[in-house]
Parts: sequence; structure tokens; C-alpha cells
Amino acid sequence: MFVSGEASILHADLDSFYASVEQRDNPALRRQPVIVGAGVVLAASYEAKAYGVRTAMGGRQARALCPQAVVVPPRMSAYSKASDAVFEVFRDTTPLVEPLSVDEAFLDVSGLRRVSGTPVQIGARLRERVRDEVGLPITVGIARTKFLAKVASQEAKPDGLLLVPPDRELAFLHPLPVRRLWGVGAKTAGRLREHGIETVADVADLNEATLSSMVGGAMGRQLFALAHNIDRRRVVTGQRRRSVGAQRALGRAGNTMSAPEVDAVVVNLVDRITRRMRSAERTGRTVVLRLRFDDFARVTRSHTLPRATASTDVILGAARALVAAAGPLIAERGLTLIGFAVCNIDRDGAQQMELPFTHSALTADNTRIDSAVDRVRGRYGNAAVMRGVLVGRDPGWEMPMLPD
DNA sequence: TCTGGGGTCCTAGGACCC
DNA sequence: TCTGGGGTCCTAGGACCC
Repeated sequence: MFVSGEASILHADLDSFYASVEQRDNPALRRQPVIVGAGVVLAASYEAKAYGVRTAMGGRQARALCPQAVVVPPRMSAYSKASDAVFEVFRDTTPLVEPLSVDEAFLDVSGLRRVSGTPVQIGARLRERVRDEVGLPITVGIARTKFLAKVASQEAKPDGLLLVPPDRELAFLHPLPVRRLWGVGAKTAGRLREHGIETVADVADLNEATLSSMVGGAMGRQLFALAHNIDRRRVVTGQRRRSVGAQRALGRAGNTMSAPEVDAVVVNLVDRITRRMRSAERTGRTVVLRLRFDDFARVTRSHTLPRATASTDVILGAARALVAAAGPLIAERGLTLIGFAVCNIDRDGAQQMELPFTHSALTADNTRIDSAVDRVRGRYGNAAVMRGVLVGRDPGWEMPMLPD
């Protein structure tokens, strides 16, 4: 596979997205500390972040840190519109756009040099256009790989642009804290810290087996690859959702809700999900009930239907049955959140085909990978191999197959 | 510090099959 | 009747991301 030797992957990431939209739409909020969301901080402007306010922080704590902050309720439809406008600029820049969320995406600008200039020129113009046409600040990281581009944009925030030149990659990467590695959150960072591992350089000093023994097989392989600056993932377009869900936090009030009141919430959630599925022309087979109790412990219960569907009646039936079965649990432990997700999208039972292509086959051992790929190809053909790649992604693994 | 809403991926065990 | 490898499908939980 061809791997570009040039830094031509952009990671574009809107700054404090929801808060920036609020400041854009209400001039009185500009240069003010702004918090979006009351119960929990959904977004904070940089003025608020300067006081230590962080996303996902409890509202009470946020107001204690920054009493003068203006707290506004979220306006999801405004953010959705702003996101659409920004993605229009992205797709006008290059067709190779891979969305990561409402406010960030990877863009592959290799091969645009003669038409549009260098990646840095393209990134600078992208920032100008988002500022001028949508009115929002955006940060762009540019590097040879997705991972480095994403780290670069984090380092460049807010309202910045940063290029990691190919000959400076390790110097850029190794001093960073392990939390910057993709997939390392609080738990994994804590586990690594127990072994005295604080920086990416510390991770790079370990072999793969040692890492895997600390954090598990898949995570160990991923950390090993990223710490050694191996990331062969390409920018891919047309990725499909694998689940559609909705949930509602009930707070303490959930404990006093009658069965009909809970059922009304269930109906509303299922209706929202199935509407979205139908408008996206998607069907799903597995209905998942998500519950949170008084002590904030969570459980899930699921049921798989014989056929994929987007029918409100069918999915509501399954949802109600799951809730009924969880009745004793709810009675015993209280209820503070209820939610559903529909997964197994577009997979009908009869057509479902898992590949004999397990995680254990996907190691850095090319011989084992090749023989696994040959087995799959022999049985199911090339298309199946392509799906196998998606099933068993590994950042350190170069795909041994051609597309088509 | 008392915590939203939307997702992704990985692990592991049991039932079942050839 | 016992044993084994290899695989599918489902369920549940956990970590992580924005």
C-alpha cells in the first residue's frame, strides 16, 4: 500500500464548538465566559476554561469555579446547522473528508498541491473560510498520519494551525503525556502510571508483550504502534453508523415515576430513534436497554430480533419487554437514567456473516495475517477480505489486500 | 464533583454447530 | 462415547471519545 511521505492529512477541529456558536449568535456573549448546559457542562468558552471549567464537569462545580459565567441552554438545531455549513467548506476543500463527530474531521489533501497549494496553505485557507463563511474559530493540525494530525490540532488549540514536519515526528511525539495517545483515558493512564509510564517515550521503551500484559491485547498493540509512530490508517469516506440511540437522564425524579410515566419516556425515546433510522434509511436488529441506578451504576440489557427493522411498533415492543424484565432491578436500585440503542444496523439475520478472522489473527505477525487473509479470501472472496479489514482494524497493520 | 447525550471498539462467556 | 479445533451468534460489561 502506498503511504504518503508528505504531511498531507489535516485534522480540523472547531474550538469549544457549542460555546462558539452561542458567542457568534449573541454578541453580548463575546469575550465572556460562557457555559452551555446547566446540569452538566456540554461546552465552555475559552474565557470560562481559563477558570478551570471543563467539558462534562458538573454544573455546580463549574459555577463555583467561574460565578460570572453566563450559562445558556443548548440549542442543538443551531449547532447542527453550523456543523453542516462547516462540513460544506470541508467537502469543498477535498472530497476525502472523514467526519469524526459534529465538530471535527480528517481531510486528505494529498494530490491537491498543483490545484490548491501546500497542505499548510490549504489549512490556512480552510480556517479563513470557516471564520468568514460560518463565523467560527477552527484549529487545524497537519501531519503525515491521522494520529499526528489529531495530536497537532490539540496542541495548536485554540484558533491555531500546526504542521508536524515528517522529520520532526518523534521529537514532537515522545515528550507528550500518555493521555495524548488515542484510546488512553483515565483508567489506562492510571494503569500505566503504576508502572512509572508517564510519557509517550516511556511507552516506546516497552515491548509489545509487556504493554499488552498491562493494558490488554488490542490496546497494547495500539499503544505500541502509536508510540512508535506507526499509523497506516487512511482517511476514509462514507463510513456508516453502527448504532442509533437516545437516552434521558431523569435525576432523582426517576425514583418516584409511575409505570405509565416511565412508559411515556420509553415511547418517546423509541419514537425518536426510529424516526432517525427511517430518515437515514437504516434498519437494525438488536435493541439495547440502558439503565442507570441511584448509585450511578449502569447496566445494559439487550434483545436481538429475527429481522432488521425500523418499525416503531416492533422496536417499541422489544423495548417494553426489556423494561418489563428489568422491573425488579429498577424497583430495587432506583432509576436515574433510561435509554435505548438499536445496533446491528442493516444486518438481517439470514444475511449476517461474521468472518473467521479473529482478533488473535491480527498481530504484527505478517505470516499469520497473510494466511488468515488467504483463508477468508478462499471462502468468501475479496469483498469479504475488505470487510475483514474493517472488523479487525489495527493501526500497526498494513492491509495486505488491494481494494476491489 | 453528584454527574448529558450521542457514539465507537474490545473482551469474555455460554449455547450451539460442524 | 470421548475428545478436539474452529467457528457463529448472542448477551453483558467496560473503556473511551466528543
